[in-house]
Amino acid sequence: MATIKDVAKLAGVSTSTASRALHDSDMISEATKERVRKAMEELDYSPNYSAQNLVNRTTNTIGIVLPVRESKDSLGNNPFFMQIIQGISSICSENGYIHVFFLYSRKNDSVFEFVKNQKNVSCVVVGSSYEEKIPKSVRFVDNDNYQAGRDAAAFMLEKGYEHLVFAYTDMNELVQTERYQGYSAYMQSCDKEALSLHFSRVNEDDNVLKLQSFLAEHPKTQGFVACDDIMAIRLQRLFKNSQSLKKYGIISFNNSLITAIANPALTSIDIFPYQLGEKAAQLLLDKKQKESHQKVIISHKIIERESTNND
Amino acid sequence: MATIKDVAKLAGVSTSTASRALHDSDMISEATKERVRKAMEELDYSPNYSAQNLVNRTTNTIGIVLPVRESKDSLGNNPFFMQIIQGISSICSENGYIHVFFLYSRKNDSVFEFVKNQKNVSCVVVGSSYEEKIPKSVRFVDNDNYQAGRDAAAFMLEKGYEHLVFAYTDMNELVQTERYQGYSAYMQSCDKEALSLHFSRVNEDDNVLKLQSFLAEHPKTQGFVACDDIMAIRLQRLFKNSQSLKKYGIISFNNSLITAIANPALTSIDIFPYQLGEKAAQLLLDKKQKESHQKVIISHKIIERESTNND
DNA sequence: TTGTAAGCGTTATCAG
DNA sequence: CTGATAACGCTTACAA
Repeated sequence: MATIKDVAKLAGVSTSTASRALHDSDMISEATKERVRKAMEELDYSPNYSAQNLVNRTTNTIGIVLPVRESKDSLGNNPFFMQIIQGISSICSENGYIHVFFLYSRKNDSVFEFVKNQKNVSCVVVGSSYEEKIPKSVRFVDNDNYQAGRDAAAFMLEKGYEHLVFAYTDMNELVQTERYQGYSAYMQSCDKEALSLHFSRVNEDDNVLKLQSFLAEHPKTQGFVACDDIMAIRLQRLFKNSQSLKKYGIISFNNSLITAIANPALTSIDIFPYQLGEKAAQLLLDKKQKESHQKVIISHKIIERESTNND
Repeated sequence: MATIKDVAKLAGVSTSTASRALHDSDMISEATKERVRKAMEELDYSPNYSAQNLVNRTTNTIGIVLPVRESKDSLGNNPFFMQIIQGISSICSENGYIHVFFLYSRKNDSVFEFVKNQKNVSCVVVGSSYEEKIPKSVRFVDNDNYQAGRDAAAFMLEKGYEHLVFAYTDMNELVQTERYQGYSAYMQSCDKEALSLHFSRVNEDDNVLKLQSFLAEHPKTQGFVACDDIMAIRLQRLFKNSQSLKKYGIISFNNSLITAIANPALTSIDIFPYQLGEKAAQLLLDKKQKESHQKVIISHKIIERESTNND
């Protein structure tokens, strides 16, 4: 409630001096600084950010746009986003930034339109996007999902799982598509068939049937590349429920906590979402390079666990 | 970049008229409104929030403080927080609020100190807190974790699991303590022993040993009340790894996606984090009741699944 | 229905 | 080293 004028008055100085003291400017003496600080203390002063931002022509604010999915839960159940937010947050607070996010709640398209309208907003997209008309100023931080897909396939083949299937839930999600394409390309480069199998996110009974009929048709199947860790857990459950005797290898993406405590523990490709967030925030704060239409790739890493012990 | 003055000039009106048009005030004619709107369009005008907030003496901003845990991952792996954020976000965007959060990164105590210092910041705490010196103005949104603990115990007993154990990881977390206390109170009210067993979040080998020696000592054990869903999944894994022949009942809290796809699917108490978030945001936006030190309780609900099929 | 002008809290320029 | 003073972009009495 107290303004810098009140502080100045109490300290017996001008507002400009008070302001300088606030910012620990070395244009003023330590003595007056101290006097001003005491006044601030006494008045329980805290600066008005709106006023500061107005005069400094900044916002000290960055936006995070999160995708909307069918179900309320899907975002929450994907640790990826929370970890990104943490990464962003850590960098922001290091730089005295407060940060804002809009949970994006309608159709996906209008995000960029919104961003374009806010001309003085710079934008970093975490993950890739189907969107075509992306403003030049937009930068990306992403994993190389295609390469990760290749790596997954290569790893499985090397482990001796010759006959693989890519298990996915939704090819409208670019991540899944890219991983599939990488997997597929690698398989083909080895003269192997790049099989894939779609599962429902909701109808488990249906999934059991799908799996059973697929395995009946493809009895040689040895291993699965799951589009993400939730899919992998689903697969494990399906195997149990369809009382399959055979032991299938599974590799998944994301390496969230559940892959470690799954049974058997899942081999998974860590994509370091926390680092994605950190990098995104750094780009956002780095005003200089606003113009360059660049793309930063965060590397991934295979974390090997029990689910690919081929014995 | 264009200001309201530019708009006014282009539209051939005064800034106040332009401002009124911006807010669709009915003090001015539809004709001039239209003219102003066209000018805005043409100039790609967007209002400066800092200036608006300064003059309106608002911030259009709410703060979210997230707890810090030992590991970077723990927040991300708890769907609870993301769902809360989504709930908050939905209400905020309905009310034209932008929202800000600080990921709180140091010791827990100074959160309230910070909030107190920002005198014009109103505060809602989601979940409870050990903190004693909480400002009067702070309101809470929480579950009744104690009652949920009671309900869990009651449910298990009713299902025929007579000998129960509460499995937890950290009694420094108030949620776990409260759930334990509810469980414990109910057990005692039934003249049963309220056993509990601590597990490590990291050392799985240690956990296997702990479980085995506990079960050796308490061979009658039939069921587990897990402090949360991650704990429950851990338990399932431990059972597998210790090759126990007996089938134990498990009930967990949180009802996140993984409880549904666990094997066997876990009976779990849903605590509706999304609603917690919504309610928190509503309280925050409701300036009127700032003074009342109130506490809103979001109810919980047992979602029954396979893990408590006692046959 | 519209315009004028004061002021929101802060910083920066410039003069002392 | 310090103090006036003019912005920053916007809203809102008050006046017309």
